[in-house]
Amino acid sequence: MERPHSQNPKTAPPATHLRADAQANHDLLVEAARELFSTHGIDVPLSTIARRAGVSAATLYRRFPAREALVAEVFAEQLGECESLLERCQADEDPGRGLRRLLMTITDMQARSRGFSGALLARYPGAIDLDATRERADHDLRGLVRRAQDAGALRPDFDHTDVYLLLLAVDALAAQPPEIAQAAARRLVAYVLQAARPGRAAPLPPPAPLELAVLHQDQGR
Amino acid sequence: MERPHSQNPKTAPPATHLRADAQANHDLLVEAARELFSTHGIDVPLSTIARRAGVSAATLYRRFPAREALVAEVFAEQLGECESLLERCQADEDPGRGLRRLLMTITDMQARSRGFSGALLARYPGAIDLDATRERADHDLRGLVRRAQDAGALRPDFDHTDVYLLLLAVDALAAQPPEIAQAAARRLVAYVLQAARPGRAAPLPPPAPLELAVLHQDQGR
DNA sequence: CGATAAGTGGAAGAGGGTGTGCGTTTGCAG
DNA sequence: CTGCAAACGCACACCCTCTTCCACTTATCG
Repeated sequence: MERPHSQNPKTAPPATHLRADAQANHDLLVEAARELFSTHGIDVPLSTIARRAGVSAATLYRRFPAREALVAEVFAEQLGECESLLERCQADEDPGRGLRRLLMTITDMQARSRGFSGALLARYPGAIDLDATRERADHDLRGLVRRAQDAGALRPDFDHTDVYLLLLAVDALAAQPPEIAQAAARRLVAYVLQAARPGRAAPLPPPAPLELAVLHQDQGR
Repeated sequence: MERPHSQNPKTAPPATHLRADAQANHDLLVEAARELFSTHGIDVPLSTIARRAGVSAATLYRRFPAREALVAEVFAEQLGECESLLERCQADEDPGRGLRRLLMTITDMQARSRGFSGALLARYPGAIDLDATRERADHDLRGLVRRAQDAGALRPDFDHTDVYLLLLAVDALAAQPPEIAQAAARRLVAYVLQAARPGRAAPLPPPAPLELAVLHQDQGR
């Protein structure tokens, strides 16, 4: 299928020629993991995934030494979509519309697939191919926010970390059944977006220090 | 201390006269649980709580047959505060201010104590003494929302389930370190409250079907 | 077709959390 | 002060998840 995606550079050279049956099992595993991550979250027991795929746990471990690797492969596509989405939104001639689209689309992805938030917020650090992509995303996001503000489409005290705040919040909603999660996410995002428009609104409390690095450690004080 | 609080009616009659040492251990356990629930969430291993309290796990199980019982006792006070808070806010002559106060105060409690959300959202059903209190709270909340709308302090399409939506969202923020969690909660609530004021705002997407019953089952599709 | 290396599943063990039976200690009342 | 029921902790059994070992199977290439 779409195997030759963003191959990890240091494991790519060996030109991993899997045997046909191994490749099939690999695909079954990814497929099973995709379903289970979406419905039950990113923490489903690996044995459950193996059973669903119809292979033994050992096979899963042989193919994916760490859970992280499986997560990365499962969400590689969607994570890629996110990147290109950001790129497109960031390049939108109407930055206000770009930001709205970005938020609505990403939160919708979160609500659709329960595990996606985990991968996105990088509770499993290897999922996104590390800091490079994140730094760039953060940079683009800041730029988009500033441009929206300059264009008068966004209140001046909107902070780029408010986006992370929203992603975190929507993550909680994703635990609900899909229809509820989506409705809830749409509603919450709509509230925030409406309040984020410039106008004679009262000042906001200071932004939460939700910088990039903060999100990457697992929940846990 | 404040032992004779909301004693469960069906265990009260025996006039549980605990031996002095047993009572002391009981208090140590509640104290330890309170701290650990606040910092590490409601799911900390019971053995950790026992160790922190300086007693054996068996003693914990003897005193609190189910985790739920411990949660109930630990958060009884704060849950009681919530009830009286709702009562006060609901009786506020300015319903808009009442609703604002209600939301700001409860979400602040969520952000301060990580486990509180769990007890409040009743992931552990016995925590709140069952449906009676909840039904009443739901009823009062609906009334408060309607009155705020009638008073012109709240947009007509605000739905009482939006409150649950917000509680759910803030729950996720509570996993962050306390200062961040509080700042984030304040910020999110401020956004929603500002957007919730009546005005020439665009219509919202339909409310999420987050009825009472929905919140009570644990997260898990 | 047959040799060989890649691939597989079952079984077993390590680790952590929950829950319990039992012999011992201890508060307290007579 | 003494006896006993209450309370305690140890130690263990159970379950679940992760992880690895090893003997067996099978795809593939010559």
